[in-house]
Amino acid sequence: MKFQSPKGTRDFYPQDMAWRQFLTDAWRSVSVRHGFEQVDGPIYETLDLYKAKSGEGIVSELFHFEDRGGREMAIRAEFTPTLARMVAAKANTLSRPIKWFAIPNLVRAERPQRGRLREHWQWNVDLLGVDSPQADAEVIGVAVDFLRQVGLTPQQVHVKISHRRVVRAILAKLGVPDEKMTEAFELLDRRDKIPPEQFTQSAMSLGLDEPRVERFSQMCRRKYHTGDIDHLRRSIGLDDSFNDLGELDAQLSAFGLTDWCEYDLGIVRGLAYYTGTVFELHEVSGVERAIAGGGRYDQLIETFGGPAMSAVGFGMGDVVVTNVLRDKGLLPEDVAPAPDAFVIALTDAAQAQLPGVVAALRRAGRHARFSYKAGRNLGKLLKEASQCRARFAVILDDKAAEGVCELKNLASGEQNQVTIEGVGDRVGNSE
RNA sequence: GUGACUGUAGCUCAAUCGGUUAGAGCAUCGGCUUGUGGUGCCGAGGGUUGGGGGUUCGAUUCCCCUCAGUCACCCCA
Repeated sequence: MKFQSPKGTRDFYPQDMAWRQFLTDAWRSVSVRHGFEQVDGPIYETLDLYKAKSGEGIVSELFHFEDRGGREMAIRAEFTPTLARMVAAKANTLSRPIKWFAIPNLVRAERPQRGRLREHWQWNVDLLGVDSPQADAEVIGVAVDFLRQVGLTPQQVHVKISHRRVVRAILAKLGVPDEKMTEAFELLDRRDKIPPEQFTQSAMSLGLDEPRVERFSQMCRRKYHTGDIDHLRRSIGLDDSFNDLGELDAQLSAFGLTDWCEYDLGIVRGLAYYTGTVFELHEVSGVERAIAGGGRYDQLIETFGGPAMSAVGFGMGDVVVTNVLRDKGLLPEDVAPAPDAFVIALTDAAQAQLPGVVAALRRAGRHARFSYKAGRNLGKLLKEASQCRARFAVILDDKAAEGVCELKNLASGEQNQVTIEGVGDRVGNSE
């Protein structure tokens, strides 16, 4: 093959495109009914914008280039910097709260692997300007509503919730000094990727003695039900100073989300900018990577030159969620638009009339198709009609000259003689 | 960017130890039964075996490079 699609990218042939459209439509409709408005930005930004959020290290992960004026630019690998820039620029005129969603395509210059390609489409949902944990719960509720809409259940997918400041407090109480805190979070994140001995050794180097290493290990592996915050409080010896976790718990209950959610203090999220709640959506067997991830980032808008503004949001990529739905047998087939009518001509005279009939159907807003084959074999033409999933076959024969045709319902097999004039209505009404 | 494994028709796979013209099913396209449905019969197209180089009388098969895929690392959109 002379040319192929670039590494880690996908071509969307009609079937693939129909699925992508179906998925993004689901994201859009869920967002809209939760009161979010769609936004978008440029597909590339100045490289500095990404450095501002993530530091120099991000550069090697980005596709970047110099424009003709010598400016360093990068194609977007995430949407949050663009969002933060947009909010900061108009912070004074935007009414609060700001509830935005976006469905950008993003690229990263990484080696592809399962659930992680170089280009993907990502649903971003962000709620800015609300300090209360009600916002955290509402945003989680958006993600859960999507899961429900595509047919997933609380038995299949969990929302794992943690809290940066709570975990930090626990670690401090265990005796991790401030300067080792980042290291401790990294260890927490890597706990399942490294052998137990190495975990223990690393934990001890944080200044923990053996019983405390054990408590650390237990803390990051144990799960707690949502809707019962006192249990978590007692279990980890948390005092009352973290009321917002209690408030979050109350809101998760109030929104009816506790079946889907659990506390998992092992959830870290790599991004340093999260300030409070962090969460990830995982398929329970753990064979796929996280379906979505997000959290609270109350300082980011300031970082981008805006006013102090609290914010909470998440991102969900198309690749993992599609994998999960395929694993579960929940990928719907035939999501491409099906024709309302397939028009068939059985005589030369009828064939001359066919374009007019098709055109009239289309003017009436119907999805109408016909055969490009020369044959007059009705069986074959009906086969073609059913193969393209048409709901009706409109059969024109020698009675067509009198304005009459046969209308066949391809699902039921029922067939009636109707006027050609009335076909558009008949085909439109019977959904 | 590092490492491991893999690459034969649109898809799923054959081809003995390195041996003649690389095969099959499905899919696609065409024809047949002269007006009622996906699974009937007949036929056709489709491949520089991912690409390039090497070893050999001879390479789908062995070696090297490269491209792509898969998985892991790094990192986590």
